[in-house]
Amino acid sequence: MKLIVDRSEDVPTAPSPYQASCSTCRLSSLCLPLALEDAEVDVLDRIVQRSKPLQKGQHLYRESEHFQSVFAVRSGTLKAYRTTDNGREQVTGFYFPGEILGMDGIGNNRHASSARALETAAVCEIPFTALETLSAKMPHLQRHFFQLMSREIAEDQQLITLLSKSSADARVAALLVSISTRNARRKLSAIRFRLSMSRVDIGNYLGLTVETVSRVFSRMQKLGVLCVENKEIEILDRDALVEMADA
Amino acid sequence: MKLIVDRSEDVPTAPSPYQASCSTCRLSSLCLPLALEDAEVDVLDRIVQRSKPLQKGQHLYRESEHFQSVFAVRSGTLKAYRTTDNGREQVTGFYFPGEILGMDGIGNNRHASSARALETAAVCEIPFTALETLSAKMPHLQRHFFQLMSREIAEDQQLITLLSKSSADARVAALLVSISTRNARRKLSAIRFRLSMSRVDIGNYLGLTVETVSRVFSRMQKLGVLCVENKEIEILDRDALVEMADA
DNA sequence: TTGCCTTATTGACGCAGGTCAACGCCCACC
DNA sequence: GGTGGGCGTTGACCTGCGTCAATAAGGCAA
Repeated sequence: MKLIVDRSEDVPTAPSPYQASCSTCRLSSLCLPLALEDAEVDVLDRIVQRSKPLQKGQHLYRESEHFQSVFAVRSGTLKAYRTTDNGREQVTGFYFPGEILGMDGIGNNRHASSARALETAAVCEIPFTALETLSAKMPHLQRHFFQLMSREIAEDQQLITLLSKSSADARVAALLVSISTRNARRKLSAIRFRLSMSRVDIGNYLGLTVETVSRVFSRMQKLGVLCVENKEIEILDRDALVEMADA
Repeated sequence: MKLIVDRSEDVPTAPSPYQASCSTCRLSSLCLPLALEDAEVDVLDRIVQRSKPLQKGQHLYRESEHFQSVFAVRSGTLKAYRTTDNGREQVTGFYFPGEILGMDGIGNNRHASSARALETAAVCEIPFTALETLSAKMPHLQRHFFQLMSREIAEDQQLITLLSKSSADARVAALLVSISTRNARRKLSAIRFRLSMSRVDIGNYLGLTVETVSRVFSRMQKLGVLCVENKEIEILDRDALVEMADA
């Protein structure tokens, strides 16, 4: 008889070692708890599940899988993507700590996209039915979640505009500005950062080929706007970059 | 003393002559009331405001205006669009009867896009705070509204994919298939319809120039896939069209 | 009806970005 | 510390769509 068993999968709702609670999370001011009272955060906290980190390349969920939860990024980066009927892939978004993903699955109870980790990443899982129940009781939470979804719509519309109207330079510039701004929100450097995604992913997201992305980087470096060293980016002239983003 | 006054603006919540109620609306099976009990529909009905139709070209709301309501299309077609920093316009969607627009304004309490009528159109106005209050009380409504927003996200992602990966032919084909499908939902002909939007709007929406749209139409006609006569479209080979949409 | 103005079609041409190919670099894994 | 494979860069060439321009076809007012 086996006396010592691996119980790591047995108690999913028990407090996990990965993180204590929303109330102590340094991302709480960006994430779902934003705009909630302390007491409300504690209630929310009870439905949030924290599990072991994802390894680079590992999937969080896959397109057309049954939808159960939305997820908040705790650390690392994820990309969301969908596969077209003819087998090509379209990256629909990159998700950084404090951001919520998976909301596209609510509509039809199955995920409309897949999500995979671009590097080791930790997420909080928020079971959607529990979130709904809670939302009905906590107006702040309901409102905030409506707002999060609305912002996702507005951001997608911005990407639509970018893809529809902008040059390769403008697209890359816009992505860099976006990452820079989101870094600033998380109190990280807005001018110096490491791109967690490959050139292929960038190109795919922006509707460009790898070659074009690479050429744009080189061009911007030559112009003194950027310093590119592999995945390390330094923005030398943010104003110029913003300028380029809507050219 | 003025004895006879114009009271047309005085009683906005009173039953208007434009339409009796959600319960008698033939679009109720596509629109917000979907998935609600009869009693619930009556409650929803009380917050919905029906006003006089919009004339062609008239705005329903404008970008960056204070957000107060979402809208359901009762008749006619509207387009939503945003203006980029450099002054160009991007059409982000066309809205047909039974569809909801304005959800992109929830996130920041101001409209993220403008909406204008492409032809005479009637809409139902749904004040958002009232909808929120009601949602907290009616789980079906809350869920349905979450689903509507989620679907808008998923549809935007599809458009992103289209713009990012597809040829001019595929884009136009995809739009026609979409309109055809949405017509079928409303029990209208899926193969013969009138385009309410101009070629300019189509091009703008699809990230193409008018000339390209026109050429694609001509080409499809030559191939026997479509019959185009001005704004009248007849789909002769729907399978071929679907095929083209993901090429 | 006529005339004007907006919208659509068609053709000729140019260019941004895709495609193909070669090569260099980084890092993981023996 | 060598080596193989993925990732990134660069160059040469090609093409689909944009641009510009001219013309046609509706639609609406008078």
